[in-house]
Amino acid sequence: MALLRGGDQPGWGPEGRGSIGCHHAHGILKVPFQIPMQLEKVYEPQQFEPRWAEWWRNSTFFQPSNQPADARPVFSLVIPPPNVTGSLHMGHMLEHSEIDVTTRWHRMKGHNTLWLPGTDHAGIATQMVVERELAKEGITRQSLGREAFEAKVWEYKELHGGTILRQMARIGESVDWSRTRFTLDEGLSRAVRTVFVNLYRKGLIYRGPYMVNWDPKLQTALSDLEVVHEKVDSKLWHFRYPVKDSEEYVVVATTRPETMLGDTAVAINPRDPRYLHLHGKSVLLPLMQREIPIILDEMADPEFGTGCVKITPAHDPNDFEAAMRHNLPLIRVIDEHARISGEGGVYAGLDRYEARERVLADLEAQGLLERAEPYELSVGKSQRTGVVVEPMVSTQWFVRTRTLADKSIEAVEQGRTVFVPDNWTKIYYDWMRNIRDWCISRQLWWGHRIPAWHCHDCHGITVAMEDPTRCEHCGSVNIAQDTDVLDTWFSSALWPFSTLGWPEETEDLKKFYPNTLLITGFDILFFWVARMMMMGIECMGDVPFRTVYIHGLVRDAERQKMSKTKGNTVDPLEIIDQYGTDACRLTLLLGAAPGTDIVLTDERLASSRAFANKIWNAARFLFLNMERAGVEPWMPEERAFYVPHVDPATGEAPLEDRWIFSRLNHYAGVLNKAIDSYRYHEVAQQLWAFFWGDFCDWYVELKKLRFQENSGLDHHWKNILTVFECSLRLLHPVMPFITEELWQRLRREGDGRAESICLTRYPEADPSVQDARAEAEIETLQNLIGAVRNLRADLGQDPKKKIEAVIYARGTAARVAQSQLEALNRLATIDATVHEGSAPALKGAVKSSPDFDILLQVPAAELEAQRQRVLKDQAQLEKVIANSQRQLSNEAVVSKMPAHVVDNLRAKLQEYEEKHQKNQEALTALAV
RNA sequence: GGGCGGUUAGCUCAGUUGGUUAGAGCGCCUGCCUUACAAGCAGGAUGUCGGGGGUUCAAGUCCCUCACCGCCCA
Repeated sequence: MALLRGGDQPGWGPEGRGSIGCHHAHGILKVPFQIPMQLEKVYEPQQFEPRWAEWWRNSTFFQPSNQPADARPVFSLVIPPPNVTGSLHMGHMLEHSEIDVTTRWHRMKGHNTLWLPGTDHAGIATQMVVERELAKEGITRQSLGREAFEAKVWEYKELHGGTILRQMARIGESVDWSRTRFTLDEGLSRAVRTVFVNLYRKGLIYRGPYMVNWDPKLQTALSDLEVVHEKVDSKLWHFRYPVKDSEEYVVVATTRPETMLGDTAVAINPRDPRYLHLHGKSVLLPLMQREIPIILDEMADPEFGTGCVKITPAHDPNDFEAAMRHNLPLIRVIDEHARISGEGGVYAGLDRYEARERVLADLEAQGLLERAEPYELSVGKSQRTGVVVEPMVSTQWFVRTRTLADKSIEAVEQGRTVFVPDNWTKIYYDWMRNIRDWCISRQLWWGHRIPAWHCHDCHGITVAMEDPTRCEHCGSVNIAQDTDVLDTWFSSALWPFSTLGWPEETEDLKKFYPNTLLITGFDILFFWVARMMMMGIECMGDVPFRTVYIHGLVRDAERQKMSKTKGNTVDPLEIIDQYGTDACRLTLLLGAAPGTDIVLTDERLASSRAFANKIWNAARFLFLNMERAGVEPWMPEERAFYVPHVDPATGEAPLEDRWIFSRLNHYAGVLNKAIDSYRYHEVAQQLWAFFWGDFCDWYVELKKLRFQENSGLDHHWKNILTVFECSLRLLHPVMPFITEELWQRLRREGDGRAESICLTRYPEADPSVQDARAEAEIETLQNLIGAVRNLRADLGQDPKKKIEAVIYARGTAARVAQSQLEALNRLATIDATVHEGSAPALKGAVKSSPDFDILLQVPAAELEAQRQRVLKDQAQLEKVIANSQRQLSNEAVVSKMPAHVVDNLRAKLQEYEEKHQKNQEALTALAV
């Protein structure tokens, strides 16, 4: 395709098919397809979004520079890595839309901007998916063996792992694809190993037998966070334990009868006089016939149950602590499969719930079950499998979190990292202050293998950066690597720096760490954000990010949380097929007020698409009229802000131009501020208000009067194209596709502009562009037109019928009515005669305000509706006038009010009174 | 049990440090296919801002209390 010079571009004749926008830039890329100037009547994003997405994907637009000499301010952010085998859901769509708005904006602000993409290996989730796949063929991972299974998972990852990244590319996310990372990459694995070895050597990672949450289905330990608590109706059973050498028995209460098989003590509170006489004695544990001591411990709450508690150290976290304090033996009566172990006497081999029934029956038979009362308890279930977790003593690896958490708290207290919205700060503190050591080992096969080797001879542990051949303690070669892998979140915790090349001292790391921002969901505040804080501070000596923005949840039309199990999930790609990416983004962002959830409905999506359609049609209108006027594609040279071109005849810019440039300037200010403070709903809403409410509804309507055949590129066209092009740039971060599509049509080879709108400058506000007078005048014009429309609607007049009108106007209104008579007549569908000054006594259809009186020539029969309206307005006015007078007449009150409030109030009162007066006159006029 | 958030128009939600007659989108009603857009245009209706109490000249906004809903933690 040949490049075209400005002068001989096709697309301007009646044939109208050109190739505007094709160009080379530094010989890198050119727009690889034809872009006609004429637009289809209906906005069909499906027709052009994939093309731009592909073009961006193959470009270098989103690659920042890591050169030290590059002095631009840096903006950096890493993606919350989605599960590698997953696909895009609405939660991602929202999160990525917010991130994309922010990164595109920073890029347009001229910042050196990095959005780093990638995926997480998601240990448990991925292993489960693959196991489920294999199960269909009747294969278990055990039958395959570890190596073969790992190979299968990699195979699966290669096959399905790219889905989510491909989807991100399709929807045009402005990520730097050249820096894509995966948590099991070689580089990231190196980082994981380095951190593990360093922390181990510092004593911040240790191994030992402690109480953990055991998932009997997955056969692995879990961290506290991976357990979700659920309230269920159950019972509190009261057992009698006979006191040895006595007729007495103690009554203990429990929610888990089957654990009594592993009881090794009964505790009473040292301050509980009811039981003190039992101290030093022992009880004979029923069913097991084991003698166990009665001990004194604060954990026995005199207020709860009977005040006596049974202690099962191997299967309850609190009992485990008590056992440590009192040196009690641990008896594991429940095994890894949640069945009663060999220590469980006759119950051995039974499932835990079966055992519960049997224990209860047997105790009852022996008269030792005193009673059972209804009780609501909270059971811990595995986040992944939903199976009730078994608290169990097990030898696992842990991160010692106390000092890491303290430093992480301090960092936020010092303001080095800020949470938005602010309420998350407290939640973060609370969690960090009550943090427990983090169980990081998992009995899985998919993940980062723990770099520790156990010696079969001396039982010492060797932890090393390079795989050892000998035990570092005794030199034995009889060593084997630990079979466990690390919790997925361990590698995720390193993501902000491992992705930048750490532990190497890379240019990326120097440039982009700490990240400027993190945008993520509250559901992983503890799993991920908190742990990144700890690891970032520990490994890098600085926080991982300066700001954390926490977004809400996407809900369905019934306000229900979207979940696969509920089956109410919505596939973003299907939504996009139907409404387009831009409309989908806009819908999500319109709902994304900080701290609130987002409700997604078809109505909202349709309304967002309507907005995109509005932009499309505004462009279509401009382009059509450009052809008529003989105007070629044009856009202003790139600046931060613009002042309107003047009419060479008068030396002044037309009123509507001065006004729209002032409005544009205002919105640029509002938008920059809103994006900078993560107020995405406001961004979307303000764009809507400006483009639809100001640009389309008024500016374009006013400009219609100015268009002339073959006018060429006059000041009117320069102004309208400047505003339109700025609008596209303002819209671009939110609606990247439609803005690129339209912008490219205005671009011409050699006009010195960037090759894509995403590389242009985001408009800014400047006080010099503000034009209060123009704004006041247009507002007056809008009031005049509104008054007429309102009046004629009340009079039931045909909107198409031109009505004769007489207008008496004063001050600004007089000036505007005279100078903008043509606009007034056209937009109000009237034929007006304008007089300056106050109106004589009128009769007929009158609408009055302090600034003007309007008389429409209609039959007297039509006036009653209008009379009713004015009467209603009067009642309202009388109320507010009385209110204002009451406040202003009280000197004590007035003296306490700030001066500007008093002035405001006085001005308002005067305005109300004038309106009231004018209404009174109108009522007289209407009473024909 | 501890904590956090919410309750504003029929629906979903905005509402900045207390200060104009409380807003938007959708929906609804009326009239228009006015040649950019019916995915549109013009006009309109609808709110004791969850209940009660308090502070203040002034409260949707601050305080107390109650009710209901949701979430997090143990």
